[in-house]
Amino acid sequence: MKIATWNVNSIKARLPNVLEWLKEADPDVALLQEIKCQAVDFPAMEFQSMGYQVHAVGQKSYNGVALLSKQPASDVIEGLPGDVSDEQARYVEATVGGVRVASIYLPNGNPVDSEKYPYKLGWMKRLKAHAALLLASEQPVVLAGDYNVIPEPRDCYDPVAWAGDALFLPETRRHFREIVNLGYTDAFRAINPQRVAYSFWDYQAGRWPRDEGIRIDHLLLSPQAADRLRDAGIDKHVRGREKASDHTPVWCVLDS
DNA sequence: ATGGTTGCCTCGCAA
Repeated sequence: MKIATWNVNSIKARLPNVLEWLKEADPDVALLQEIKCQAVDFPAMEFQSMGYQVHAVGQKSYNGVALLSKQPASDVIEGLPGDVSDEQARYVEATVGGVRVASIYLPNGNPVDSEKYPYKLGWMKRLKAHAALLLASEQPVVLAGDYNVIPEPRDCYDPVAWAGDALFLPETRRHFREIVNLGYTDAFRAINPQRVAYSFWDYQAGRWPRDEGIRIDHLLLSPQAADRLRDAGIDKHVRGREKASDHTPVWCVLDS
């Protein structure tokens, strides 16, 4: 079972790119972030005609996540549990083929001296609590998405320049580690222990042509999923296409 | 270089 995650930065602006990538990558489950539209405006038919079921959780202009699956998705949860007052569309979770999968768009958190950073840390605390609950179920779980977290210095082209950024602050990394240390496995890092690789390159300042990126899109696997981990990778070439998203797809393959 | 780019749908905000 191939499970992929991709922050598409607007599904409407990215539709041709996403369809082309789906055809070549052929994931069983595709977890999308930043669809930037309401669920009712999500172009579900294009994906259904390719054989995917669609579950979109959206809002106007910002955020929004989607879960595409070839097999039926059951027990769908819309929104991260733990705060009913949180109206931002950043989380959808379902069971597909016996695997509990989630599409996560974790808050960016910049600027750090605004209310956005405590919102990010609070969101991470809620994610940790929910991730612990999922572990207790002892089922295969894949929590995938744009975490907006650079786990380690080697996941960044210039750690010094990013030292004060919400994606790399020690407090951010500590919250991410706490989730991993519950018992989750970073799929890409497990398969590629030494490799320097990125999943995001800023549109600005020639970051892509200079390969100055950061690795912030992750698939975290519960032990029951990690036992079945066969392969993982990053589809870097997708970032080089016309009208590319600033993120590129990240994926893993679980043994069936 | 307090720069640079993209997408929302407005002329600023978010990333």
